[in-house]
Amino acid sequence: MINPKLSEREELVLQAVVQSYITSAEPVGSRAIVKRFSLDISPATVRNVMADLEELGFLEQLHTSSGRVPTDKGYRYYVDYLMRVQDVTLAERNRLEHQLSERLADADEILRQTSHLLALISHQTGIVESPNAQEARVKHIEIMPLQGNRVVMLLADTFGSVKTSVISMDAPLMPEHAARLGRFLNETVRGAAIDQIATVVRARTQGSADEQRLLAEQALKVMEFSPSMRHGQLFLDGATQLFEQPEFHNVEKARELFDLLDEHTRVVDLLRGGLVPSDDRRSRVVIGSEALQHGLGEISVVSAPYKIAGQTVGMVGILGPRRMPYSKLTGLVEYTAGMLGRLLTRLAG
Amino acid sequence: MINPKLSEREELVLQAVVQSYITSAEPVGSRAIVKRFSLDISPATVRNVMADLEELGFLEQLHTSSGRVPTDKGYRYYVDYLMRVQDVTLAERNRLEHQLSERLADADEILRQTSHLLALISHQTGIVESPNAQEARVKHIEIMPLQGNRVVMLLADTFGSVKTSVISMDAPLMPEHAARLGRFLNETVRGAAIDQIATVVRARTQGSADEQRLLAEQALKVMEFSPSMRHGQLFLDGATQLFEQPEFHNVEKARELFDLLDEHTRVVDLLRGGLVPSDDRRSRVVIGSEALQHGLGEISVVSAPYKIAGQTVGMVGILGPRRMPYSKLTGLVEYTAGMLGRLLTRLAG
DNA sequence: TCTTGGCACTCGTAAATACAGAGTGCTGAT
DNA sequence: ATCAGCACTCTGTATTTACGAGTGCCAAGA
Repeated sequence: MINPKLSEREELVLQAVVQSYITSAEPVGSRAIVKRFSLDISPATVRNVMADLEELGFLEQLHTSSGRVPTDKGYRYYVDYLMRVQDVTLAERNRLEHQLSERLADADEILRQTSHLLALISHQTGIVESPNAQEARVKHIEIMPLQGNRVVMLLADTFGSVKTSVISMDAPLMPEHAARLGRFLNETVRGAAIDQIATVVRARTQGSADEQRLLAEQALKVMEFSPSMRHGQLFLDGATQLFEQPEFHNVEKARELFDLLDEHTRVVDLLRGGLVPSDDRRSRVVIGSEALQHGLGEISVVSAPYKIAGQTVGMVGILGPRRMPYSKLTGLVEYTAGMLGRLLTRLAG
Repeated sequence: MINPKLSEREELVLQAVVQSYITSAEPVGSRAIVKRFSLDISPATVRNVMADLEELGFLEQLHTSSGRVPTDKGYRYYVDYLMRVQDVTLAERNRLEHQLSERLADADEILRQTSHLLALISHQTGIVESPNAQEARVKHIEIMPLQGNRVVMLLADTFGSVKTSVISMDAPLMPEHAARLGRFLNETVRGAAIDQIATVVRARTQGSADEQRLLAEQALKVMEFSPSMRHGQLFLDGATQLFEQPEFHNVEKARELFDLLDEHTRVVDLLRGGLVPSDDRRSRVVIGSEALQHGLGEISVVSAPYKIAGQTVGMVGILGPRRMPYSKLTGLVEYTAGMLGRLLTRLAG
C-alpha cells in the first residue's frame, strides 16, 4: 500500500472531519467545520478540498448533498499520521492505580478488574487477554484425590496464575499414589511451557514402563482437553454500554456485535490486530472491516501489548464503534498495558 | 388474592388468546380464534367473552379496536389452571443425556453445559445456579505456597465442586508451615458448612494462642472476601438469542435486559421466584412485573429446583419475554433439574 | 336469556404529497 | 487560488388519504 501523502490543507480538513464526526456522530458539512475550528478559509474552499478527499477515498457522502463521513481509509490516515496520542488524565490515572492495587494477590482478579476499569473509563467494551500459555512455565503442580475416581490437578505458573482442572480417572487414586504422582509430575514438568506439558511427560515416560506412567498419561490426557489450560481466558466488560452508541441502535447491528463478543477466538484475533507478537509498537488500531472477513465492518479495536518481566505475553484493548476517540483511547490502553505489566511482573517469579 | 374462577367458556377463550399470542406475537382478534381453534361459537360471542375477560383484568387492548393481548394476570391464570405441562420430546431428552454425560468429572463444567443446553433447546436464555454454599460441607482443604507472600487455598466440598482462592499473607509461608496449616484447617473445618468456616475456625482458635492461630485467621480473613466462595456462581447462556424476539427489537428494552443479566443477584432473585427453598413444587413461574420492583415488566422466568442426595440445593431456569411457551418450558426445566440432580449426586459424597 | 349477523365506528399502518433545511457543486468575480 | 452567490439535490418531517382489521352495540332469532 502506497502512502498517499496529503497536502497540509487536506490534512487539516480531514482531521477536522474526523474529530467532528467522532464527537457528533452526524455527517459534517463545510460550514460546520469552518465555524468549529475557526478556520481562515471559506466554506466553499473547504468544499473543494472535501471533494478532493472524497475522490481519494478518505471521505464519503451517504447521499448527494449530505455532509461527509470518514471512510476506513480516512480513519486510518488520521490514526497513523494526524492524531496526537492523548495522555491519561491524572484523575483516571489515580483511579486505575487505586482500584487495581486492591486485589493484588490473584492474577485473574487483576485481569478482570483491568477490563472493568477500561470499560468504565472509555465507555466502551474493555478487553483483557490472560497471559499467553505459550510463554508461561510450570512452577508447581499439586494432585489431590476427590470422591470416587476423580482427581483435581492444581497448576501454578511463572506468571503467578493458578489453574485447576478436575479429571476423571479409570480407578480411584489412593492418597499415597497421588503424592507420588505429584512428585513425579513436579520433577518432570517444572519449568516446561504450559502447552508443552503433554509432550514433555510423554517423552519422559516413553522408556520406563511402570505403573506411574499409566497414571501420568491418564492425567495428562484429560489435562490436554481442559479448556482453561490450553486457551487463555478473555475478560470482557462493559458490553452493554455500547447500546448507547447510535451505531448500535439498530438491533441487527447490536446482535451481530454481541454474537461476536461471545466468540472469543474472533475477539482475540481482533485484539492482536493480525500482527506478530514480536511487533513492538506500543499500541495498534484495527479499523472497521480491515481485519474482518465478513460483516461487522462497524467496529474498531484499540489495543496494546503488556509485558511480564520484559516479555510480551498478552494484549489489553478497547472495542467500540468505528467512530471512536482514538487519540484518547490509545493513550489509555498504552498506560493500562504498562501498569498491568508492572503489577503482574510483581506477582511472577 | 382471591381466585376468580372463570366459566368454562371464558377459560376456553383465555386459553385460545394466550396460545395464539404466544406463537404469533400479534394481538389476537375474535375471528382468528374461532378459525384457528374451529370453535362452534361465532366471533360475536367470542367478542362478548373477551370484553368480560378484559373487564376482569385478564386481557387488554393496546388501543380501541385492536385484538387482545394477555395481561400478567391472564398469563398467571393460564399457567396456574389451564396449561398442561408438556413432556420433553425424545429427541431433546437424548440430546440432554448425551451432551451432559460427556464432561462428567467437573461439576462446574456440568453446570455450564446445562445452561448451554437449556438455551439451545428453549431458544431463550438458560440459567443455572451453582449449588448453594449454605448446604455444602467442607470435604478437604489444601494449602500451597506461591511466589512471595501468596498462598493458594483449594477447597473441595461435598457437592463435588472445587474452589480455589489466592491469598496474600503478611509474610512468605514456608512449605512445612503450609503443611501444618493445611492439617490444622482440615481437622478443624471438615464437615462444616462452607459459609460457616470463618465462625468455626474462630471459635476453635479463640483459646489457643500460638502462631498457627495467626496464620489461620489471616487465611480466613481473605477467604471470607473471596467472591467465588461466598456467592454461588451463575451460569448464563444464549442471551443473544433474545434479540430474535420482537419484544426486544426495541433497543431500550434490549439494554435493560442485558443490564439485568449482568446483575447476578437480581437474576437469582427471579430464579428463586421469591419463594422459600422448602417449597417443594416441581417448578415455578415468574411472570412479567410480578417480582420486579422497577422496570423490566417484559420478562418471565420458568425455573425448577434441583436436588443433590435428596436435598434441594439450587435452581435451573429459563428467562425470556413474557410471551413464552410456558407449557413446553415447564416440562423442560423440570426434566433438566431432575437430570442435573442425578448427575451431581453421582459426583457428591 | 343466550347467541348471532349486521353495521357503524375507531384506530393503526402504509402510501402519497408537500415542504423546509442542510449541504453541495458550479460559476464568475477578485 | 479563493470565495460569494445561487441553483439543485436529497433527507426528514409533517399532513393527508385510503385501507383493513377489529371492535361494540343493536336487534332479531333460538
